[in-house]
Amino acid sequence: MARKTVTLMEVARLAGVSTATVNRVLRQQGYISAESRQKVLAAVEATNYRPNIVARGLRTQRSYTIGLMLTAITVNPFFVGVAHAVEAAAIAAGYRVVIFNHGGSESYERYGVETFIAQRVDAVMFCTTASPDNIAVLEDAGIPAIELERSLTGSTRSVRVDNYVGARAAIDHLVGLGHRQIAFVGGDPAFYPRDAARQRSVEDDRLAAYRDGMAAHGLAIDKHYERLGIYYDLNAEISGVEGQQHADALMALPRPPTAIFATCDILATGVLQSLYRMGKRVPRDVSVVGFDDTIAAYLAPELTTVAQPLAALGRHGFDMALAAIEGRETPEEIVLETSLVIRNSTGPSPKNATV
Amino acid sequence: MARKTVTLMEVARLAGVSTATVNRVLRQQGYISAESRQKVLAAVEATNYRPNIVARGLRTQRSYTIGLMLTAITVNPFFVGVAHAVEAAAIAAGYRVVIFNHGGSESYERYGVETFIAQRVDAVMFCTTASPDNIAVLEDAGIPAIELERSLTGSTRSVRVDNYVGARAAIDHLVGLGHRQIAFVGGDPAFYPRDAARQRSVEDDRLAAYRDGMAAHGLAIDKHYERLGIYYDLNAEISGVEGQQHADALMALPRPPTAIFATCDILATGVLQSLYRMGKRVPRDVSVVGFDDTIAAYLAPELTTVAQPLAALGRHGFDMALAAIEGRETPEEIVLETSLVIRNSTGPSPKNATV
DNA sequence: TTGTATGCGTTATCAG
DNA sequence: CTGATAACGCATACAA
Repeated sequence: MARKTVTLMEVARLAGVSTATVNRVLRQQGYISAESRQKVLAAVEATNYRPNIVARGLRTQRSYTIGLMLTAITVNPFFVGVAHAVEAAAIAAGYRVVIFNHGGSESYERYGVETFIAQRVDAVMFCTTASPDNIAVLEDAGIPAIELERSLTGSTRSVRVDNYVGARAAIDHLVGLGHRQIAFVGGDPAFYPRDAARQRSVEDDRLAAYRDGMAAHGLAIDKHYERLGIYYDLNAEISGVEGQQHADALMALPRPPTAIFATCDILATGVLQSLYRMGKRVPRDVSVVGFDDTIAAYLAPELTTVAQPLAALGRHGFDMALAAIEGRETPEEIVLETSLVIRNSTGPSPKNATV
Repeated sequence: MARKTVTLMEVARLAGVSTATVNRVLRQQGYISAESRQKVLAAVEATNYRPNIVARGLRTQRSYTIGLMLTAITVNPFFVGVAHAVEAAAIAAGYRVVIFNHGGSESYERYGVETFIAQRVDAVMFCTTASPDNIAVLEDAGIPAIELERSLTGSTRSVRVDNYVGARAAIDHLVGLGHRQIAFVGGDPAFYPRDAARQRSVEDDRLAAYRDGMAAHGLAIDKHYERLGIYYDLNAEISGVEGQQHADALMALPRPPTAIFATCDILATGVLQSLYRMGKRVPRDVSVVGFDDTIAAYLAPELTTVAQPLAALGRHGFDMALAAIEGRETPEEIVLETSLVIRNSTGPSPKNATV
């Protein structure tokens, strides 16, 4: 079975030319006579030759591979989307991507970084790093790094989304529907790191947008309406328990909210489960908005959510990586816009029904 | 920044020994004096040396990389689970995995296969192939292939699940709850390929289990209760519309079912959405069972489902790949057991409530 | 326009 | 126990 693998030299011999000529034809560079080209192409065809990328990588010192460091691809479909977007961009450019999930462990991420270096990946993209130190290790080895979604090191280029504007759109949407008692379920800024340059985190932005949005519409902010915690548990592979607990608590309030903004679809999932369990109808009794647009369309009811532009995130991230590899200029930071996707989980406030 | 990458030769020079000795220490083979070992280790430490896997691959003709060909990682979390399981097994064995999604396209899959060959991956795992011909291309190039979930070629080793037993467990569970009007929503055997050896497909097995299960319990099979189609649309990235349509049709029947078995969590998702839209409570009005255990725990209500043992699937698949690489013996086929995970979407039949 | 020759960093085969 | 040295397959500087 194991047919001996064909080399450039064999193709050259068969074509009656030198390896240099074969290579010139294959790489489409330099001058080649039409005749030589024909002979080479015929020989390639005949032998079913396929270039050995490993050998090429050794020679050119480029692996045409980029590493993608993810938090945990199984725990939030957001990472799946990122992986897919990056892969698409990479493949289109003739690159391959190798994925590593650190699962929140700094030391495991370090291990992943070491394997990336050993593989001589041309660049690494992080979404999100467990520790900025690991990015430093990479850069110390001369391998460029890009951060997606967050920007925890000062030195690295990054692509992220405008979380403030995105979250604000969710609030405005709910207020526009007549809601005045709007609760917030999100990540606690105390648990999540800040972007190095701005000294603000994704969580700061989303929470601030909520508070500012309420204030802008002249709505009181009830401290009980702010439920801060984590999005999901990286260890336990159990779903939106966090969201469930928050919603349980909110609905047990003397004056429960008529709308809940969860800053992650996974959290919203738990909110929906809690509401379902207590027999509430969405959006008749309570409206719910999520963030990310990952599993939103799969939920019942289909979830209104703030969508992150995954394809653009991956593409810009990859472009940055490529620019870094080739020593070209790029902006330090790209900030993308989110878009509000309105589905079936939001509707008029029940409080207005009596009007 | 770009610190020059350290080579074996530099380590050797610093340690005052030959490259052969350094290599012996690193690879832990052959006899080395304690003294040499110390010197080498010190030099490795001092230089922060990291082996170049590309060079090693060229020399050893092993890339320590395996290719994983998936259908479409974004369209069904099942593929995410498989990817994660394979990756975990591979990393534990010092391997890397490169993923490629063919999205249902035979020609794109072929392209992926070609890049796998160019990369000189040591083996490829398919879940699921778009065309057995592409597996042949690989084997023709001397690269072993393994099939996961389905076994479309006769020649390839495979790991799959016992779909018949799994589906049967779902039916038995529902019957045990008093249901007699049980509908089936699944893939149409006409649309899906058969396993080469058994001449039966995943869909044949699941449908047969439904029919046999009904018959075994003395229940009539209403042809209207069998809704066959596709699981999800590979092109449109829209969610369980298929499931929604099936459930809409089922509930519009003069005598609607009290339970629906959907042979894929994504399908069940659509079923749940349909039911939610028409104001039915699950499981009070209708019970629902899924298959796979992918997003089951994220749905409202949490979905009872037939779980596929993803970790085992990935591990056994990788073990087979490794055995093939190393020329060891393995079984031609491994059939794993599913397990029924009972959550909140199944309950007593409403028809029995009057008893 | 084409060919020759060298080296990328490792590993493995020899002698010693 | 250790050290030269020759590949692995490709890309390229330099000659012709």
